[in-house]
Amino acid sequence: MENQTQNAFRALADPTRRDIVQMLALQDMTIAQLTDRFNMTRAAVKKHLTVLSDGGLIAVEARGRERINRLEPKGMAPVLDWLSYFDQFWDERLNSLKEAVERKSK
Amino acid sequence: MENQTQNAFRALADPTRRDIVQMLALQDMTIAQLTDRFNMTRAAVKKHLTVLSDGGLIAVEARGRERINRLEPKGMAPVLDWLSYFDQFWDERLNSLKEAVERKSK
DNA sequence: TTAATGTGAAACCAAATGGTATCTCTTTAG
DNA sequence: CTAAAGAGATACCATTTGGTTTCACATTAA
Repeated sequence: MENQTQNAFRALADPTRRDIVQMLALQDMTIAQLTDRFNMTRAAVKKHLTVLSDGGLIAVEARGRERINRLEPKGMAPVLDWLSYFDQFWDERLNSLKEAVERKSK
Repeated sequence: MENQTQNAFRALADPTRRDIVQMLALQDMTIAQLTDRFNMTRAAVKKHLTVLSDGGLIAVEARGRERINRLEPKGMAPVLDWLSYFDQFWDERLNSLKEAVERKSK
């Protein structure tokens, strides 16, 4: 999807999508399971998942008729990269943070 | 503007606004100075600055007929807070980062 | 095999978003 | 004083966004 920084920031701009990210941080979930936790239709949740996927923040694994959505930690890297570029005064600490993300995602 | 986390994430979701943040990280600027660097009208830049202000990421200081826009580092705190809540595995490093922000903004 | 379950996709809608042009107001320069 | 410079505000516009309803398709259960 080309511009990962933009897609990642855009994915995080919506509160529902940030909630989804937090839920998926606790456990992998199907669309139906996520929909149970929101006051909106499955189609709406699906759209949010597509945006999150474009942002590289989640990955989908097919299991029979189910699709397991799981968090993709390395998708956060462009966001952290941008934060680090934007300002030098917290940079060593942010570099450590980026290393942690890289370790986790391999 | 109530929900700082949402306002900050929303402010960062637009590429022009992220560019503005980067420019203001280098030096304080007026709207006219910022407008010189973009291919859009002053009114459009002004709208972006309003969104950034709502997100707590910039502050405006009146100087005569000019308005000096400057970066407000502590506005990034809700973003970093959210990132740290969302996932534990990089948490000590993120906490260090948050402390750095707090030091810088006082 | 048939029915139920899980998902995807398309058409549609209201509201938000990012931009413009235009007018006004305040402050500074001549 | 008058004109120019810097900025704010409003009305307007096209596109995007976040949601819905509806239909189709694949997989599993009875």
